[in-house]
Parts: sequence; C-alpha cells; structure tokens
Amino acid sequence: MNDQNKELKKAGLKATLPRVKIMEVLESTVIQEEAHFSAEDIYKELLSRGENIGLASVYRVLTQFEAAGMVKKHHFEGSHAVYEVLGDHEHMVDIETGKVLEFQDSDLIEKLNKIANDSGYDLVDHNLVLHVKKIDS
Amino acid sequence: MNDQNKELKKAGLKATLPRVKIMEVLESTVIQEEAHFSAEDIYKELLSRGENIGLASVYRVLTQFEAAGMVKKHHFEGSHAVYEVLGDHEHMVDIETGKVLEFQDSDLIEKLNKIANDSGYDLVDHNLVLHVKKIDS
DNA sequence: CTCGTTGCAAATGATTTGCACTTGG
DNA sequence: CCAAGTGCAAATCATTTGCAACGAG
Repeated sequence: MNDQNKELKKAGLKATLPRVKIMEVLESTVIQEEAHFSAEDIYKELLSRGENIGLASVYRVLTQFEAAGMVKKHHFEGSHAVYEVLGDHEHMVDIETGKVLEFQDSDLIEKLNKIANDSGYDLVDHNLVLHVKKIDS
Repeated sequence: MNDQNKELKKAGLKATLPRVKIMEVLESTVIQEEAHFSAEDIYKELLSRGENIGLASVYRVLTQFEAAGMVKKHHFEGSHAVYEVLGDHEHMVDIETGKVLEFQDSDLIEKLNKIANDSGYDLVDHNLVLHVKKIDS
C-alpha cells in the first residue's frame, strides 16, 4: 500500500480512484509550483491527464481533505476559493501584480499564540494575508 | 452640508439618497453593536426603516464604500461576505460558538510591517483572523 | 454483498448586470 | 439639462445536492 492510500485511511476515507488521483495532482509539480489552486484548476488538470472525474467530486473531495487537515481553503479575493497543500507559512500578496508570496516567521506565530492565551483561548488556527507593494513603486 | 455628504464627496461619490441612508445605517447603533454585517443585513435594516432601496444598490454602494476605504469586506467563513466599518482591530473567532471577538495589538502591527519591509515591500493592508477555542473546553 | 462514493444534471444562493427610469448638481 | 445613479428582474457563477449507478473492502 502506498503513501496516498495510507494518508486517506488515516483520514477515514476509502482509497477511491478520484481521491487518489486528486492527491496525486496535489503532490505534483504543477500544483506545488503554483502553491494555490481552485477546484476548477484541479478539475482541468485531471481532465488533461485523461481522468474522468466530475467537478462536483473535486469539490467534495477537497472539502473532505480540508476536514482531514490535508489542505486549507482561502478566499484571498476574487469570486472563487483557492486551496493550498498545508504548510506552515503565511501569505503576502503583491497588490500590484497579484502574485502571492509565502514566508515563515516563528516569532510571529509565538506572538499570535500569546495574544490568544492572554484572552483565555488556545490558538487553533489562523489566517493571515499581508497586502503589500514594492517599496518605491 | 453634513458629515455624510462631506465623506461621500471626499470619496468622489454623489450624495444620493441610497448612499446617505446606507451611511446612516453603518453609523447607527444597530450596526455598531454587531460590528459585522452582510449586504442582506443592511438591506433589511433599510427596509425596517421604510426606505425603498434595492438589494442590488446595497451591494453596489458597499463595493464603492470599500473602494473608498470606508468599510472592509471579510469572508470569515460561511457562504456570504460580511463588512465592517473600518477600525484598526483584528479578529479572533471562537470556533465553538462562532462569535467574533476583536482585539488590538500595536506590537503585532509593527512586526507585520517589519516582515514586509524585510522582503522589500511596504505593508499596505492586512487580513488576520485567529481561530481559537476556550482553554480547557 | 452493501455502504460509502461518484457522475451528472438540476438546484441553490450570493452577487452582478442590463436597461429604462430617476435624480443630484 | 444629462451624466451618474437606481430599482427591478434576469443573468452569472461558484458551489451544493439529489439520485441512480458503481466499486472498495
């Protein structure tokens, strides 16, 4: 049994063809390079690979993957949601180019935890997007 | 000329009845107490005040107000967007109750600016939502 | 076998748009 | 007056759902 099957099992999901194929796409370079993708993007990539998987299933599976903590859903802007394979980084959007940069900063995370704690809460998750523009431009 | 008219002018918008009425609602206690409201909420409040303003206009006006920097749009979760009168605070969502708490932390803002600067950018805006749960629960 | 899953098509629900009709300046 | 703005209804678009057929364990 391969990695994908294991991960699906761990999430309590049957290792069906659509789910395995979608995981493959999520782990492929095409996606890794973009870092962010819509349900539609995945769907098209599946089509181009000759898979016959419905868009509705892509939505269903991504939702399940999100519940399982494998991907995260974002609403950076625009009308549709985008997903990302879970990683511990934050986002910075260049408002002039629309490009999404990623960064990590453990001090920041520590600070966020502290803020939550100070209010009597545990930090379970967070969403952070910096909107930036090149200095001088 | 009153404050609302001035603010609208400053944003380069004609002081039309729908826009003035919507500003009034945004500044009313009903809204201030909730802090977050959907286009639908504003629409209903206008109706209850006997105003005959279309939902489409509410959407149009809120979009213009957002462009003018008077309100901010959020997608905390769920299917519809919510707006808030612009204030310099962050959000903390209790994942168990769905309640949205607000907080301020200048150190945090300073840190965010620093992060952007270190990458050669100016921080224009940011979006931060902490997802928390009560300690021990 | 037998449920959980899927594909497809139809339904939904929030937001947007086309257009003839007002209205603010 | 007349371009900007509005109301209404119809159109869009992303996402969801119902349901009969399918397939993993």
